[in-house]
Parts: sequence; structure tokens; C-alpha cells
Amino acid sequence: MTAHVHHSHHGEALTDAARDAMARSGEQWTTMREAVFKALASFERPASAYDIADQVSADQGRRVAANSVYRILDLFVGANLARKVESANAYIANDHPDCLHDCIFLICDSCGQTTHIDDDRLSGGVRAAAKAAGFAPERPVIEVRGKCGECEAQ
Amino acid sequence: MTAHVHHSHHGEALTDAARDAMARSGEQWTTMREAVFKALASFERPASAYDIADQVSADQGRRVAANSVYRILDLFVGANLARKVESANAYIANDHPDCLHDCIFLICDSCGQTTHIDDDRLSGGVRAAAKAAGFAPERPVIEVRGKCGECEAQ
DNA sequence: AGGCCAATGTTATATTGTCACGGCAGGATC
DNA sequence: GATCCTGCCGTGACAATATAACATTGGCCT
Repeated sequence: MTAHVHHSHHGEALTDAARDAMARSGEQWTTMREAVFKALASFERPASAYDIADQVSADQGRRVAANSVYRILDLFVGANLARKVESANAYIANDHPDCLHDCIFLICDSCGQTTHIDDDRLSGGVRAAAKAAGFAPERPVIEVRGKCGECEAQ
Repeated sequence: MTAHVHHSHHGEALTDAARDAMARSGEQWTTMREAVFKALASFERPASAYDIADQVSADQGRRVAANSVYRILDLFVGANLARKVESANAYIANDHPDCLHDCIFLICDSCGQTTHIDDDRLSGGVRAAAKAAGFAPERPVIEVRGKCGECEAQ
């Protein structure tokens, strides 16, 4: 970890931070967006758009289609409220939407639990290596598949 | 780049190296597998299983289904002949199947051109950071989306 | 009211990925 | 040679992920 101080939010505070971040991006905070965000945040692990659609559908007692969820997830990713976990084709809420990082995700292949670490020295190194190869980095994707501590212990 | 000497192969030599690597993995080298490998290697950029199926179908004048291609691609990935580019849902031939690396892929969002670099110091750092977080890393996924030199120049 | 615009709903379709089963060829065994 | 494995591949069905096109709603402005 860097010495950087993170502001990780949970529960209501996280929703508030998300609404603020959307406002800063000039996007509206609608009831649908709030529902999608809360559903996303309610998963402990990366959730697919369809998982979220099912959750929101259940919460609201009506059918919400996946493509509505995709639209909103795209906004969230753009506003740094959510990240896509590429190796899982799934999304995860960003619990500190206030600061911009190249996140490093640790995804357990046994239980799906996903945590993330922010190490700007490492991600900076990846960006620098790309630049050194004549490439203009825009979005590093750094994910590690493996076993979380709990699963490894067993 | 590390000081490590790579053996990158091309054309026939690459196919030979692939066959050898499969043999070392205890897997057979069939005409179908050769066809899939050659199709995969013929693409300059990551190819989906369906791209490859189409290519092989065209080459052989008969329909080859994608699921057959998936089976073979899985074997290739297991034998280090090919890699999956997670952020593109596509595969790319490994031009030095002889040595094991955590590859770093540079994928151009404009033209799709994909190159890779091997930097064991960087990938080792990612593995070390995961371990430090109590996680047992098995397969780091390090990819950088951005613009290649040519596209950036324009 | 009427018009406009963003958000969402609806339907359809494309793309990617998995599963189950059966046939077939080659080698081992009798 | 006949039989039995075993690995490879073909095939069809289906599940999961993702996008596109168009309709509808509801707020807001004039």
C-alpha cells in the first residue's frame, strides 16, 4: 500500500459518496440508478449485469431488463463508481469513488471473493513499461486470479 | 525488459515449437490442432474462438464449430501455446511457448493491434503485493488498454 | 397545452461460452 | 481377427454476456 489515505465508504455513506461522484460527473442520480448501485454494492463479489438485474427485479417486484442495467453500469464505470472485473465479465462497486486509481483486483477462484489493493508504484510501473514500449496507456487492467486466505487455509 | 533471452518463433518454426510444447505437456498434435494453431497465429490481433472457427472453416471448406475450437484453445492455454486476453474475450498465440512468463499485453483500442512485454520484475511485484495481502496468486492478468504508437501518432 | 430532452422500457438480436452425448480411429488385449 | 478401451472430434442444444433499435414516460421549459 502507498501512504495515500483512502476514503472507503460503506452502506449509506457509500451511497452518498456515489451520488456526489455522479453529480461531479454531471450525471443525474435517479431512483433507478440508486437501485442499481445498491444492488451492485450488496454483492460481496463481482456481479454480472444479469445478477444485478435479477436483484433489482426482486427488490422492486417488477421485471428490470439487463440492458437498462448495462447502460447504468457504463455510466458508473465512467464516473468511477464501479469497475469492471475483466477476467470475470462482472462488475464491482468502488468503495472510494473520490480518488482515481488503477486498481489491482484479487479474485479468489474458489469462493469468488474479490478484494482490491491500490499500489500506485506498481500500476505506475505498468504504465511506464507500456510507454517505454511506445504505447500510450489509458486503462491498465491488473487482476490476480488465485486463492484468498480463507480458501487457501483449507 | 529483463535481461532474459527470449526465443520468439515465427511461421513454420513457431508451429514446430508449438508441437514440441504440446508434446512436453503430454498432448497430441493432431491435424485439427495444427489447423487451429495456424489460424490463431495468422491473426495479428487477439482472435475470438468464433473468428478462429470461421478461419478454419474457410481453410478446410467445411463447417468447424466454435466449441471444438474452445476445447483446443483450452489445451493450448494449458500448454502455454496461447494466452487469453481477458479484456477482449479473445486469444492470441504465444510466440515463445518455451518459457513461462506472466505476460503484459498492450492492446490498442483503435486498431486492435496487440503486443506483449515480459517484465518479471513488474509481474513479480504484482504477485508479491497479492501475497502481502494474504492472497495466493496463481494467474496474474496484466493488460493495458490504450493506443499503439501508430494510432497515437495520428 | 405543446414541444423537447433525458431516462427508462421493450423487443430483438449478436456474441461468447458451456454441456452432454455419440461416433470414430488407433492401440492394447485376448 | 474380435473386442474393448481411450482420446479426439462432431453435433445440437442451451446458457450467459452484450448491444442495437425503437417506443414510452415524465419532467421541464415556453
